[in-house]
Amino acid sequence: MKKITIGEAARRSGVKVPTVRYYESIGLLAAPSRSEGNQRSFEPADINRLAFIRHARELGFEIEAIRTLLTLQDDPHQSCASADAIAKARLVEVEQRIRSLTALKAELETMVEGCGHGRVDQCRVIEVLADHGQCTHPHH
Amino acid sequence: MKKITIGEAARRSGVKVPTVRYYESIGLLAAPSRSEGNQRSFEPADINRLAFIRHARELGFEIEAIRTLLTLQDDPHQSCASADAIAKARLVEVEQRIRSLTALKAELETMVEGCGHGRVDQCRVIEVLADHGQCTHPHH
DNA sequence: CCTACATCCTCTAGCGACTAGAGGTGCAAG
DNA sequence: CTTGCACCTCTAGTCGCTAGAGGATGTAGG
Repeated sequence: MKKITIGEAARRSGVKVPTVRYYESIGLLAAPSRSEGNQRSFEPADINRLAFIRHARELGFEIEAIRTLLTLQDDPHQSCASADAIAKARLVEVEQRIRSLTALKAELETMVEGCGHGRVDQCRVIEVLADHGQCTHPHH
Repeated sequence: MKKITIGEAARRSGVKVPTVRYYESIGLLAAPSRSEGNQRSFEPADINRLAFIRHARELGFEIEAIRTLLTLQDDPHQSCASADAIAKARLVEVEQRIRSLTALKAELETMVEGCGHGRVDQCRVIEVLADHGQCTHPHH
C-alpha cells in the first residue's frame, strides 16, 4: 500500500488541502486512516470521491445535494430518480439565473452607454440606480 | 415633520427591517434621529438612499462598491469616472458569469437527458460527475 | 546523526451579507 | 388598562470555505 498524503490527495483531486480537511469535518469524506505520526493516509477511492465533490461544486451543487448524490453513488442499485431530480432542479436554477443575469446585463449596458463621462449629476449610472422606474427590463 | 418608523422605511424602500439596521451598523446609512422612546425616525432622503442601495444590490453590486457609488451620489460635482468604472467592471463580471452558466446549463442538460431513469449504475448524472473527462464543454 | 525545510497537525476566527432568535420596551387601539 | 404588534439591543448562526497561530512530522542533504 502506498500512502497518499493530504497534499497529494489535494493535488490529484484538485481540492485544496484545508478544504479536504473541511469535507472530512462535515462528514462528506470518511476520516482516513492515520500514519504513526498522526498524518492522514488516503486511499485511491478517496481521490475519486474528492474529484466527484469538486466537479459537483463546480457545477454549483450545494453541499447537501452532493451529500445525497454521494449516498446514491455509494449504493448503485438504487433508483436514480433522486439524482435526476437534483440535477433537474439545478438546471432550473441555472436557467433562471441566466435569464436574470441577461436582463441585468442589458441594464448595465444601458447605464454604461448613457454615461457621458462628465460629472456625477449627469451620470446615468447613478441616476438609474437612484430611480428604479428607469429600468427598461423587468429583471427583478 | 411626520416621523417615518423603521417598519415604514422598510416597506417604502423594499429593504427588510433587520437589513436597514444592518446597513446603519456598517455605516452605509447615517444613524437617524430617535424618538423619545429610542425608536428610529427616518427622513424621506433615507428612503431614497435605501432604495438606491436595494437597487444596486439587486444588480449584484457589492457593499463596498455601493459605498463608493453613494459617496459619488453625495457629491454630484465630482467626475463620474469611478461610477462608470464600477458599472463596467460589474458588466464584465456579469458577462463572464453568463458565459460560464451557459456552459453549465449545457452540461446539466446532457446529464439529465442521458439519464435513463433506471438504476444508479446506469445513471449519466452520477457518471458525469464522477468523471470530469466526460464533460463536453470547457466550463471550468 | 543533525539540520533545514516542506508539509503536516489542531484549533480558532474571519469572510460577505445578511437572518434568526432571545429577552425586553414603546405605543396605539379597544 | 390591557392586548398585541412593532420596536429595541445583542448574540449567534448561515454557507463554504480561507487564513493564521503554534506546534509536530517527514524527508533530503551534509
